[in-house]
Amino acid sequence: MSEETIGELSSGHALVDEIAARIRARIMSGDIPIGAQLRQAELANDFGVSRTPVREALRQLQTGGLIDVVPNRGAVVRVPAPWEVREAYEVRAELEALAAARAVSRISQSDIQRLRVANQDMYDRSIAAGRPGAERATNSRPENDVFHDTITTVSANARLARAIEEINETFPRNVSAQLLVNDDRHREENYQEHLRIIDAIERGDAEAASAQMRAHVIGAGEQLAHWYERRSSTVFTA
Amino acid sequence: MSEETIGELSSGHALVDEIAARIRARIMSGDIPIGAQLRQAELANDFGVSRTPVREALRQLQTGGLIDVVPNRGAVVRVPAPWEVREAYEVRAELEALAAARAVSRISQSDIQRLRVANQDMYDRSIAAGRPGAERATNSRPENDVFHDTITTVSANARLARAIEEINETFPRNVSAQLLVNDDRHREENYQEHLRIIDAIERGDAEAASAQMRAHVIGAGEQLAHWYERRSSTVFTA
DNA sequence: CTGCCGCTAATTGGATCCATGTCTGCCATG
DNA sequence: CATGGCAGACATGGATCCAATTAGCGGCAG
Repeated sequence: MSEETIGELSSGHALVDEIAARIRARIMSGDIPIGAQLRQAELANDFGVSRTPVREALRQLQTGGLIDVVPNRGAVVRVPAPWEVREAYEVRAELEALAAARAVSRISQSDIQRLRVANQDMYDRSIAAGRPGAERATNSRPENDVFHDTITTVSANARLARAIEEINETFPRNVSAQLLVNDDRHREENYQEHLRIIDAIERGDAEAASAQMRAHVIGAGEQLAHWYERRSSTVFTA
Repeated sequence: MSEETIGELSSGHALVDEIAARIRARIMSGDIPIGAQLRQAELANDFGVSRTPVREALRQLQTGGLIDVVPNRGAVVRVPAPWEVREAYEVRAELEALAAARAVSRISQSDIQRLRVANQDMYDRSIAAGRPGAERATNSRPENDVFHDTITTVSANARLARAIEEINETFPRNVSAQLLVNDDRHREENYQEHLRIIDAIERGDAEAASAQMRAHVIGAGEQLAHWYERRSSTVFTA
């Protein structure tokens, strides 16, 4: 949360998008925790810009649903209710199922290899991050994303990718990452389910691939919803 | 596009959202056509506010994908390419299929009645709007929306509703409305397909309801894509 | 006559200023 | 001693000001 001046920013695209991306990244990584207040002046100071672009960036995040903006009271990082998680993941399940089905007829052998590598990587890293002495345990999530992102990319539908992204961006990633690290059973299931999906895709079974994917995402959503349930019963604000 | 001062605006929620909604409405209704430039000063003048809230409103619409904002060159209403329409409607088809499936176990008898009435209403109005001497032919679309909105509402998943809405908001409504008015065959198909969906829902057949809905939305998307195809071959800018 | 160059006007984007609304803490009062 | 009201600080939201970039246009040279 310290000083973090923007080096080069006038690289063509709008400054606002840059700011929005940075704030989003902070929230996603857990650097700014859910429920935290976002003061415009502070953010502007951090980025070395005026409040104006920060305000517009916050608007963007608001429409994305990542933060709540109450008039004259400022913005807070949204704390999803467990039922919201389940709703969102039911939708995401359908979207990813479609992605998996579309991927079947478009995937290449090298893509399949990438999927297998990514899955193994994620598994190994999650275990490593759980061992005592791991410097920072938050960054195994990107490895997990590789799996889903690859399938989404292969499915070759930009609007589908965006719809999935919009849902994912509602929930900070570090939470899901922690689940993989801390919960042995969840990590194991995650790994095995990924394998089944890869197998189905490889053998060209669109029906199975989409069904497996749907079940997988629903399961992940259930885990995440559980986490938020447990969290809401604990009392803490920061 | 004339003067349109905002009456009461400090009704609690932010002015920016109000402005964004108004601009969106103008685009959706076709009042501001696709491809048109959106000058901040002009909009600010129309609404009787300064440029600041207009700018933030445009940001919101940008993240929604309704407009394109090029740095230092302003915003234009996005002109979807036909393939984008097909992509989007493939996604929407999946989402609405899910909505239909969920609706089956939750719908009430009165909801079903509402669906039938809405469908008949839309059919009649589309015909009426096509007759010579119809004052304004653009407003049969809301009647069509009632059908889909009802199913979405009954399906009782806020995130699903939002995902569908986000896709719909990418395409101005007056275009789809015109299709119903001008194309007899399309209007007839639309009516019949709605009927089949209602029947499937009423008899509790989730499988059929979702399949019918998927096919229906895909078909509508195809019609819309055709329209944009024909349009792009014609040369005009306004 | 055509193509290139520079200038000017217009428009966006960022910074600053000001008004409005909200929260905190103190103080008076029942 | 608790509660309600009041005042001040503080943060947001909108307006205004200023700089930067771009497009449009006219002149000039080849």
